[in-house]
Amino acid sequence: MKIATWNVNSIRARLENVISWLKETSPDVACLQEIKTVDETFPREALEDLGYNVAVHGQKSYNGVAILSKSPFDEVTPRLPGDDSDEQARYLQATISTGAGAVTIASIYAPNGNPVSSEKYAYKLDWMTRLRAHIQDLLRTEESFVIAGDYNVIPHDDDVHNPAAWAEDALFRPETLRSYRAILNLGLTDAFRACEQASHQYTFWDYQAGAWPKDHGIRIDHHLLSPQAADRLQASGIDRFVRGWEKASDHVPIWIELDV
DNA sequence: ATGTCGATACTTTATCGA
Repeated sequence: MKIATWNVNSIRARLENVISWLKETSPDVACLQEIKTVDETFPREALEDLGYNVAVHGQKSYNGVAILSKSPFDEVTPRLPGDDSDEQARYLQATISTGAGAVTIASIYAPNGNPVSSEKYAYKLDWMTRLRAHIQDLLRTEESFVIAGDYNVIPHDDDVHNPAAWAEDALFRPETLRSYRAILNLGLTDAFRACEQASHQYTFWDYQAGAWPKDHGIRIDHHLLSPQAADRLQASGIDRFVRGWEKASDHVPIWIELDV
């Protein structure tokens, strides 16, 4: 089962690219982030026509997440638990049956958090604490799950072209990395890093300052796997080629292959 | 040295978020 995740930076602006990518790479499941539209205006039919079931948790203008799956959903649950007053659409969870049992997959869009001096950074850290608590609950099931999406976290120095340039950024602050490690330390596996040792493998290049042609990127889109899912991990890769397309998102898809 | 893109609205340009 191939499970991909891609921050598309507006599904309506990116629909032609998304369709081309789905046709070319044919993931079984695609987690999408920053769809930037409400459920009613999500281009559901165009994706159903490609053979996908569609689950959407949208929001006007900002955020919004979705999951596409060739297999039907057994269960779909929006919203990250822990704060009923949180209106931002950043979490969507679905369970899908496979030959090896059920697998739960979440599409997440963690807060960016910049600038660090603002309330946005406090929200980012709080959201990550809520994610950790929710994952702790999921671990009690002792089943396969995959938390895939834009974590807005640069895990290590070798996941960024110039670490010094990002030292003050919310994506690379020590408090951010500490919070991310606290999630990993529950016993999760960074799937890409478990499969690929090469450094400087990026999933995001800023639109500005020629970041893409100069390969000044960062690795911020990740699949974190439960122990049961990690046991079934076969491969992981980054679909870097879509960054060179016309009307590209600033992120590219990253995928894993699970033996289920 | 410079440099982007997408959504929105009292819209055709400014503002916000990333």
